Amino acid sequence: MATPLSPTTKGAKARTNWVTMEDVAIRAQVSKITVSRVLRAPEKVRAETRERVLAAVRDLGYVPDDAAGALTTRSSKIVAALISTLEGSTFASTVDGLSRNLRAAGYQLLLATTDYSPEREAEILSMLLRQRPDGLVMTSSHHTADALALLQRAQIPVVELWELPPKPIDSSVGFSNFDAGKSMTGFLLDRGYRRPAFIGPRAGIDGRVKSRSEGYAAVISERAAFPPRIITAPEAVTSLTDGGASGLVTALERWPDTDCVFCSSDSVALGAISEARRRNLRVPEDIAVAGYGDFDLAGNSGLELTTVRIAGTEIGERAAELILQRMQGERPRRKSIDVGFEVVPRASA
Amino acid sequence: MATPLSPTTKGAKARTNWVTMEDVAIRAQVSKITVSRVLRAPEKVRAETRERVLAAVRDLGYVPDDAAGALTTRSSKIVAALISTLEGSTFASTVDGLSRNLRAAGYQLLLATTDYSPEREAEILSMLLRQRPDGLVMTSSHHTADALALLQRAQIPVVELWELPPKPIDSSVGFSNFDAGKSMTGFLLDRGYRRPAFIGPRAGIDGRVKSRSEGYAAVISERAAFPPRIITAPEAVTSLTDGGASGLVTALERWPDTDCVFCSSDSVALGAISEARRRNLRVPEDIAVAGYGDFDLAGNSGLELTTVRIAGTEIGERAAELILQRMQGERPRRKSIDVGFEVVPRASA
DNA sequence: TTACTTAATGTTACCGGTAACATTGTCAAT
DNA sequence: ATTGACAATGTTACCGGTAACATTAAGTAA
Repeated sequence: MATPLSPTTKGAKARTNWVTMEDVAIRAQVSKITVSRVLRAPEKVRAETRERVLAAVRDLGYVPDDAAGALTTRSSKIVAALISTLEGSTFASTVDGLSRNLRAAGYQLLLATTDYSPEREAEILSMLLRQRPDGLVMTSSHHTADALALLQRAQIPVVELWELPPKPIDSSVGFSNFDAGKSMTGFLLDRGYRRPAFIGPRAGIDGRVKSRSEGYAAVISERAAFPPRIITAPEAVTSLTDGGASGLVTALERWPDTDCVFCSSDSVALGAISEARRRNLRVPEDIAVAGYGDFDLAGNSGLELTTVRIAGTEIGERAAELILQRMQGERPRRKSIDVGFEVVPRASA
Repeated sequence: MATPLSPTTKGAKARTNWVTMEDVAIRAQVSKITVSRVLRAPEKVRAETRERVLAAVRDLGYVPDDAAGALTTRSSKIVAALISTLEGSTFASTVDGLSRNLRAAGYQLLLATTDYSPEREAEILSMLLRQRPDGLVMTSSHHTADALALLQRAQIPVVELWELPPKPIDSSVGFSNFDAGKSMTGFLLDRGYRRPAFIGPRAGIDGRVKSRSEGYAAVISERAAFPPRIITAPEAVTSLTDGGASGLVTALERWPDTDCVFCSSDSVALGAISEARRRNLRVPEDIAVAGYGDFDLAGNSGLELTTVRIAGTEIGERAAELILQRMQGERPRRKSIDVGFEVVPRASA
C-alpha cells in the first residue's frame, strides 16, 4: 500500500513554509555547501555553477536563516539597543542613525526601552542576551551589578551613548553633559543674567540631567555670589512640559529675583515658556528661558529657544561605526568619541 | 606527554564565552533535556532535581540561546517592526507600547525605519526575514509587489498600523485617516471658517496624509462652494515645520481669502503658526490653524493647538495583543481594530 | 505475584546552516 | 606517463537547543 505522496517535488516532510538551503541545492543540482559559498564567497564557485545556484535562489525565493547560521559562525547579525525612552524625541534620531548604519552592514537592531530604570534595564538585558547580539548600545550609564555581570560574561562590544562615563564599561560615544551645563550657564551669565536657576525633571531619574545641573552649579559657585538654585519636579509631575511649568512657578516663588531659567531639556523649556505666557511675563525681558537638546520645535516654532544642540544622529552613526569595527575584531583608535555640543543663541535668552 | 589541561572543570574545547545548557546539565548532574524542562515546563521535573538545576543555572549565569531553540521550536521570539520614521514623534509612542507589551510575553522587537519608501521597505523586509520573526508590524500600507510576495511566503502574522487599509494584507490596528480628515474639516466649517485650506508635506510620500486630504476634499465638495485647496510642500523642503511655514505663505498667495489652514500634522501646524506670527497675523482671528496628531507640544506649549488626537500608544499595545494572539495560533475575533480618533478643540482654530 | 500505569529522566535524531577536511578533476612541469 | 599544485565541489561533524520516543523506577489493581 503506497503512501500517498504530496504533489510537491519535495517528497516527504515540508512542515514549514520556508525554503531551505537544501531546497536550493537540490534545484541547482549541487550540495548545500556550494549554495552557502555562492552566497558568502561567490568567487570560490565557477561562474556557471554560480548562475545556476542564483537562479534557484531567485526561483524559490530563498531567504537565508541567519539564526541557523549564527550557530556556527557565532555572529547573530543583531545589535541590541537599550534606550531610556523613545518619547520626547531625544533619542529618536540616535536610534535612526544607528539602525541605518548597522543595516548598511547587514546588521539589525533589536530595540528595548528601559524607562530610565536600572532594574528594568538589567531585566531586559538578560532577555536581549538570549538573542546573542553581536553588540550592544545603551543610553544609560548607571547600571546594576547584575547588568554589569551579564555584560562582563557576554564579552561583546558595548557602547554607552550620550555621555562620556569616567569609567566606561567598554567604549562610548557622547559628550560631557557637565561641560554642556557649564557652557550654557556661562553663556547666560555672559549675556548679563544675574540669577539663573536650573529646572530639571524629578530627581535621580537620569544621570545626564544630574551632570548638567552639576555643570550649572559649578559655574554658579565660581562666578556668582549666590548658592546654586536647582529645582526638580515633584513626583506627581510626569510630563516634562508640565515639569517646566511648575518649575518656573516654584523658582519664582522661592527666589523672586530669578531672571532666567536653564531647563534640562527643550520640552521642559517649552513648559516654562508657556507658563510665562500665561502669567504675562515677557520672554526674555521678564524671564529668560534656555533649553537643552535643540529639538525640532526649538528653532522652527516661533519659540526662538536658546538651547544646546546635540548631534543626536551623529551619536548613533558613530556608535554604529564603533560597534562594527569592534565586531570585525579591530581595536579602534579611541574607545571614546566626543561629538561635542554647541550653545545655540536665539531670542529666548 | 600529557596535554596541559585548562584549570576549568570543562575539560576540552570552550571556544566560546557562553555557558551552554550542557554545562548546566553537567553541573547539575542531569541531562540537557532535564535542564530544558526545568526552564520551560518545571512541573514535569521533581522538585529536588529542579532546585539542583536552578542552582546550576544561577551559579553559572546561564542565559538560554533563543536562536538555537528557534531551530526546532520554529519560534524566534522576535517581532519585526517596519516604521516609516522615528522623527517627529509620530510613531515613537506606538513603538514604545508595542515593545513593552511584546516583552511582557517574552518577545523582542526588531526595528527598522523605511523613510516612507516602499522600495526601501521591500529591501529591509528581506533582511529582517533572515531573522525569521514570528510576526511583523508595519506603519505603511503601500507595498511593492516584491514585499507582498515575501510576506505571502513568510506566512507570519502581519499587522498594518495607523490606518485601516481597505484590503489589508492580514490584520490592522488604526483608524480611518479619511474620516479623521472629514471630521476636522467639518469641525472647522461648523466653527464658522469659510475657506479652509489643507497643507501637507511633499506629495505622494505618505498614503495616510493623502487619505486625510481626501477627507478634507470630500467635506469641502459637499458643504462648501469652492474647490478643495490642497497645498503640498515643494521637493526642496524637507522639514515638516518648514513645510508648514511655506505652505501658509503659498495658501495666502494663491487664495488670499483663506481664513483657516488644516495641517497634515502638528509639526506642520507649528510651522504655520510661527510663520503667521512672523507676519503679525493673529491666530485664530486672522488665520486659524488646525493640526493633526496631538503631539506633546500641541497642548502644553502655549500654542493651544486645535488638533486630532490619535491614540498612538494604544495602537502599539493593541498590535502587540493581536500579534501575540495570532502567534499562539488563535483566530482573533476581529482582524481590524479601530482605535478611533478625537478632534480636540483648543484656541488655535 | 504479575501486569499495567504513571512519574521522572534519558537517548536519539533533527532543525538549517557552516568549518574543516576530503575528494575529484585539470593542467603544467618533470 | 607521472607528479604536484590548485581549482571546484562534496562529506562529515557540529553549533545549542527541542520533539519524539525510550527507559527506568515506583505504585496500583487484579
